[in-house]
Amino acid sequence: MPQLNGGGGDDLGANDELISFKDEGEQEEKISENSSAERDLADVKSSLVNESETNQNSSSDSEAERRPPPRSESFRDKSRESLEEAAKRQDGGLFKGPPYPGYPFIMIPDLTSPYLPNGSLSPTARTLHIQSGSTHYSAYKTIEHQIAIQYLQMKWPLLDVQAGSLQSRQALKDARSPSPAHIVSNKVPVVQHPHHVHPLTPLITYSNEHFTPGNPPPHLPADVDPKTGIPRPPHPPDISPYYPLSPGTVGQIPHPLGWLVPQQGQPVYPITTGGFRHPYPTALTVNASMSSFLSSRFPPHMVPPHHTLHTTGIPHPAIVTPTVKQESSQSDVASLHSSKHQDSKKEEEKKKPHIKKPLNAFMLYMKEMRAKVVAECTLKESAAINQILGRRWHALSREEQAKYYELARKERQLHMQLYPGWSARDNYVGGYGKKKKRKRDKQPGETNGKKKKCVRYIQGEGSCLSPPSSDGSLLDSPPSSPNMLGSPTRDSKPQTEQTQPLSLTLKPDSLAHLTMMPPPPPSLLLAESAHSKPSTLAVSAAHCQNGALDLPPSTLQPSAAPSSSLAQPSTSSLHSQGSLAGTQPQPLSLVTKSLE
DNA sequence: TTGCCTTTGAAGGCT
DNA sequence: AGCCTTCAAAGGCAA
Repeated sequence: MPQLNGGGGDDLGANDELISFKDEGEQEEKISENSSAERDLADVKSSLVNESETNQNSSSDSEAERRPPPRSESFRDKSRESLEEAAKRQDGGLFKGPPYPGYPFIMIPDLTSPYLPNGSLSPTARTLHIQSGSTHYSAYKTIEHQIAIQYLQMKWPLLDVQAGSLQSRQALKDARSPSPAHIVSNKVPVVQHPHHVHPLTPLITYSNEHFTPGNPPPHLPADVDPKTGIPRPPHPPDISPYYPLSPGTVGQIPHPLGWLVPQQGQPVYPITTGGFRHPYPTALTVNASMSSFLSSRFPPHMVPPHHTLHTTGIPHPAIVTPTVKQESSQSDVASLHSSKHQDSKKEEEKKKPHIKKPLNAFMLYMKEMRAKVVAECTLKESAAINQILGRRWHALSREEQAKYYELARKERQLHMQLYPGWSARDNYVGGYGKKKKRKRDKQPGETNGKKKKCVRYIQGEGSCLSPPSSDGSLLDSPPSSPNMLGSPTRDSKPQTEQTQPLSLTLKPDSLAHLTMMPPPPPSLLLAESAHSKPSTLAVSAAHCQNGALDLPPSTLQPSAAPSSSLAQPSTSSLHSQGSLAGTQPQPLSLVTKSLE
């Protein structure tokens, strides 16, 4: 079982994830007994290592374009040698210590210069390159490391990790005296994004709009820095690899999560290039990004007066300033109350900033893939897009999903580290920061009586016929049996649950039909679903992006080739489904679920 | 202006 | 333990 924490025992992953990883662990146990199984696992790991490369095949062209081509092995060896040499010279024990001796994130610091005020790199020059086969990559082929690489790649698809590796080390060396030299030298870029969020930064959960200048949370244990005597937050060994930045780089470094990136229409946050003095320098020593992360997430009321030196003003996504976002919807109601009540309410709200939940694996996936789907499908309705993404999610291979699960797990870990006392319950309606009161009285599988109107992409409308091999399509990563398919969650779930997204689109009568006869092709099911209720989401989703290929794999029937005009898969699609069905016949899970 | 739609996963509460 | 509910993101749309 891959333990990112090096067996720290603080695996904060969900149970299902634990189960999943347990499964992997079990696999490993079996591996010891079975050499072939070992090879399989090795393949899996290898696939993770070469994730970016393989993704080029499974991803859309747009994404493939962002990703650099595979590097030659000789180059890897060469870089590795140089890297190790450099590490010996400059590490100075700074990065020593497993389990992430050569963690790629070390290279992040150097990438921050573009964000500096004086780093007036032209937009064209801001082209990041991530070398999937970085030297560290080769040197440390652990699952965790690979995931981290993927993490980086997802955040900075254009980031040149390799090129920045040594520079970053040098930057770390000169941390206390951040000179424009190393700043300018680095070629890291800021990828502007139309939506203020990098399309390939799944962890950019948080937007700058809720910028809340502040300082590290008081709840963090006051670990005192022996040198400065300044209290500092603990250095979570689990997250440190992600923010191994030196104090000097603090404030200059874009947060790995991406919310630090300057965005359109928004000024770059004031970053002091000349010696950023952070209230918690030691914490920053561990991780500049982390420090920025911490220092920017907390509202003024949580910030000690003398800790206002932080000028980075980097907001964390997870924190939403109540007055900005959460309070607007209730302003009217609040006006009805007495001013006293208002004041008390405001004060209370100020005291409890809205901390958003960390994104789960699917949400991370959605953030990353949404833009792509929108581009492919000319769809903007989130509901329809989410359906598509849901299908694609199910179509993702185990490795691909594992990547997101791991990211989500780290998100939760980081979130927990930052907000030890936070509970998801805090965001529930009735507590603070309620944006809206949800009225979800609908029964599972049926609407709440309200017409679904958010679908605009219907048959003959829009164009979602993108190449069949885009991410997660069946063609690329055919989800096979539940064992292979794999999200950790689904490993522990009944097979029928995988069809839930589709099942929910079917009315009871439609399901009744299913129980009476062999299930029709997915496209037909969708068609029936579309006829049985006003919503056209199902149809639209089926049409978008490869039509039937977007259907959950479990709905594919070995003998039922999609033939409906509503969804006409390409030749390759048919072939893909046929091969899939032939090799991985799926039970009538849909019928099973409906019977249940 | 507000909440719903839609997806999956996480988490807390309840039985 | 299992079930239920809510929230997380996203943007269009109805009320």
